[in-house]
Amino acid sequence: MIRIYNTMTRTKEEFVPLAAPAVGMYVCGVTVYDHSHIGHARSAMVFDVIRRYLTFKGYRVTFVKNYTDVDDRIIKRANQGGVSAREFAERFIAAERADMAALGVLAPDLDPKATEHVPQMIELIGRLVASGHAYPIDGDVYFEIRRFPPYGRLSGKNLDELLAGARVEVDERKRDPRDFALWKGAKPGEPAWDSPWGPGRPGWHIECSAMAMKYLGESFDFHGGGEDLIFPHHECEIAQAEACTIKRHDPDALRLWMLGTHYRNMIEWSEERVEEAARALDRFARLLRDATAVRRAATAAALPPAFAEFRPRFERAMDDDFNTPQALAALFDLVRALADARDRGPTATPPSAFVAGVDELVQLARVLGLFGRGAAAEGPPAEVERLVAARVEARTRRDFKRSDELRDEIARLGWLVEDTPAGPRLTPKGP
RNA sequence: GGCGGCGUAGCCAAGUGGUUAAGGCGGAGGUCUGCAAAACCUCUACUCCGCGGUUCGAAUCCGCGCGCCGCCUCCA
Repeated sequence: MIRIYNTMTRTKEEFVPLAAPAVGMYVCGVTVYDHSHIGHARSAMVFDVIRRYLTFKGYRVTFVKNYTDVDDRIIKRANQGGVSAREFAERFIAAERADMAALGVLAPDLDPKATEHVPQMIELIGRLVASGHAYPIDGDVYFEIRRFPPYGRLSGKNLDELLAGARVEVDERKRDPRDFALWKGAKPGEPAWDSPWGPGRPGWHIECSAMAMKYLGESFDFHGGGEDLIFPHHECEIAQAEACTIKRHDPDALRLWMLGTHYRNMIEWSEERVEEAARALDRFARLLRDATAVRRAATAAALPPAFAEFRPRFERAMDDDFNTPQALAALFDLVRALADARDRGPTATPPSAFVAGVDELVQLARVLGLFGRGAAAEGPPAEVERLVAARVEARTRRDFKRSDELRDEIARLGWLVEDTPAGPRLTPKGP
């Protein structure tokens, strides 16, 4: 049984899909007016892991994530750059897709754009106007929060509190300063669509609702993002933590770092934390690499008892509101057990059993989105191979001076050579 | 000011009423090794910000205090 924290009730509740095994997830996507930053990356990875885990548990997940491709900032920046809002948005949509792919985030099943769903939004706004929850004024349409008592419940605030300290821009036409625009009448030079209230464009909040309803029906299982899940966002020096920061790091290291903190907790950006994660990742990587030869020689047998306790631990952790730190702890313990088995040799643990254990590790790690690209191991260039062979020969002669020179030379070519009982081991050195 | 969250080892971080308080990084010692690296083994919080209280029993619940932080601005 999976238990998940529900923002509305502020408790963990049993997850009961509305139409099992189908599960609908809707995630509020980005407003594409700039590159992704580390905050987007975390949010995306968290949902990615939730999606992967639900799939692992046998659910058929439909994952929808929208693009908000019309908004004040997009229009403003597009105008500054002398391009159309559409062209401007498309550019950042492409960038966002590339960033997410680089992070190992699975692509959504559907990624609708706001601009392609204006008719649905108009229809939804029309319904809200008809039901008295919204009112048009001078080409704008506002949502009247007083007509919707639960407003604010999600964030745990009441209406008066919202008004108290806030400096809300006064717009005399609005019935209440806190009412927000569902439809914005067009100003000159802005993209516009025809509507019963005149030409204009959708305001915030409405697009998610419209697209979610279209693709997942009126009710669905998950709604993630800034609105329904109060995800903490690290304040991290965002200026420095944009796309370049993301690209500078190993995506698996970033993921390991992020999953080391529970998703509902705040996390502070730190270069050092990511480097620590990269070191931890090495333990996995080395084990996996050492296992490749064994895997070629033996096929997996049934999982031996020594490696069987980790999956239940992993699942127990993930079932409990996606407790990735606990799940990772189980994985690290599995790594240790496997490394120990490797060191003890094939007498203590038959190759087939070892391979079964490694497969188990890989399977579970992939549920967290780790090692998705299979570590992309490129072989060393012939020159390096030649030097390594020469070094082996020097060592058999016990010519350690020459041996160390060769090691330095190999290092200059970007490879780390280590001596193991089974012979030299080559590792490409990071940038 | 209002609302919400947090304070666990040197650092990061789980655990939220009851066996020896996960895991990672770092550190110490050991095994292995020509050296090194890696790996493995052992150790590294008798204690969970402070003070009271509830309880047979609390890091976990309640109150107060101290210290951080987020939100209340179209940043998802």
